[in-house]
Amino acid sequence: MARSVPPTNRASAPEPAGSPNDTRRRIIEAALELYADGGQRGTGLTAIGERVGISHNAVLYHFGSARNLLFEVLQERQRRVLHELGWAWKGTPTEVIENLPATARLNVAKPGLAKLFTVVQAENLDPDAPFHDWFVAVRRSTRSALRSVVSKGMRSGEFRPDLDAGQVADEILVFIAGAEVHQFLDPKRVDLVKLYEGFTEALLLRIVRR
Amino acid sequence: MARSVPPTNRASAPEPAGSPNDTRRRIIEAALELYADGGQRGTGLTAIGERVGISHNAVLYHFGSARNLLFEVLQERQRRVLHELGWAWKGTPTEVIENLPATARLNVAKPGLAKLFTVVQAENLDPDAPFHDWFVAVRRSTRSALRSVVSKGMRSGEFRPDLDAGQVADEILVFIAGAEVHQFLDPKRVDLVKLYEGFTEALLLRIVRR
DNA sequence: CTGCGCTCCCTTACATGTCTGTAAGTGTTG
DNA sequence: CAACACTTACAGACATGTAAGGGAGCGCAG
Repeated sequence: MARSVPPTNRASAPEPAGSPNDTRRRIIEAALELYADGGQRGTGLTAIGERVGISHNAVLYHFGSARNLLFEVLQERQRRVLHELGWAWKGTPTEVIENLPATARLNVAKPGLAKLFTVVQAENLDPDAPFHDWFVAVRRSTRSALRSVVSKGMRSGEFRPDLDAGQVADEILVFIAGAEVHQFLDPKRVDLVKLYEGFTEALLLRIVRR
Repeated sequence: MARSVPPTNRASAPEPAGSPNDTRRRIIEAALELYADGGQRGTGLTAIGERVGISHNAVLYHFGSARNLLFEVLQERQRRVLHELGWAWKGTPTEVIENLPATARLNVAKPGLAKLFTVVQAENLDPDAPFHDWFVAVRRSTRSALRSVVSKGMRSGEFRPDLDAGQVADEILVFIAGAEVHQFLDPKRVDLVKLYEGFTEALLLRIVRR
């Protein structure tokens, strides 16, 4: 252990505004926004520090490396999305599918969370990219959850028994990824919520047992 | 005009391998691949020149600026896709929709063309990004073409008359964008052609007059 | 309660690499 | 000799990261 260790959470109590972890949180907040706008390669530690009012070395002090910071930012994003959208996964399979537009409403309300994911993911499509494996793992995990939901619906009789659950899961994933791209590219012309509602409606028509 | 002007095509005859435009073409070829892998920010002129066997300044000599080169590369990509896929847009509206999986087959056969677009587009989602407007224009143009096809199908009686042609066009665009992301992220697990075929089938079921 | 030192958080200074771009020079060819 | 297609040399931004130092707050010995 040659490097000085970044500060760890010492208290689990709610932290006051001036606590040691406050800077850390403010850095993550700033990085969340800046990475969403500029991507990993378009955002420097200097810019992140500037937004917080510190030098880029202070950022390094807290996170050790730029890559580390981005990793923590990505994890924080996942935590927030889960926090906001966890409820949408509860309920019957039909309800879960019906709740898909909640993702759209979150993306419209807090575009940064989705944009960060979309932009950084695109920078890591290459197998050699630093976070490629992370994004693949996230994709597989989400796909697995969706497939479980569909399978459960098939077993319970809510959905048609002749579906390919994996295929349905893929279709949903593909739609979500594509919708985000178009929303951010041309938000004035793309009504994300309407798009989600149309997709959900058509999907339910196809998969619900009639 | 203070800057030296890059060489222009002098002959419209097929160019021999040693002609002045040969280097230019080889640069575009190399850039096509490298930008697809690394994106605009991950790919330097030095790397492009290296692949061709020249210095980065020779690249600048031919294209004036890095931005210019990328612009030409994007245009070249569009030309190639049009060349490969133009036929798929001919025929009746139903046939055009049925031909969507041809895009998937092209993406599988020549992943670079699609990957370039996906990766660079994601780097230009921000309104301030240098090519943002170009990608928006391409999106709108494609959307418009798709909407025309759907409208034509509605008028001709092939498709249901109560469709929202713009909405259908959006759904197709969203699917294409999303499918590319997932294909490049996890090609081993994503069967792009099957995905396209499933999507096309479901779409036709929904929009064809029964 | 004083003052000493330790740790934490941050700073400046510096090293190093990469990227775009300018300027000037060189060899080849007609 | 003039244009072309390069080259080397160099400049300026910006990126990450290392090293060293400084000040504020504390804990504790005297």
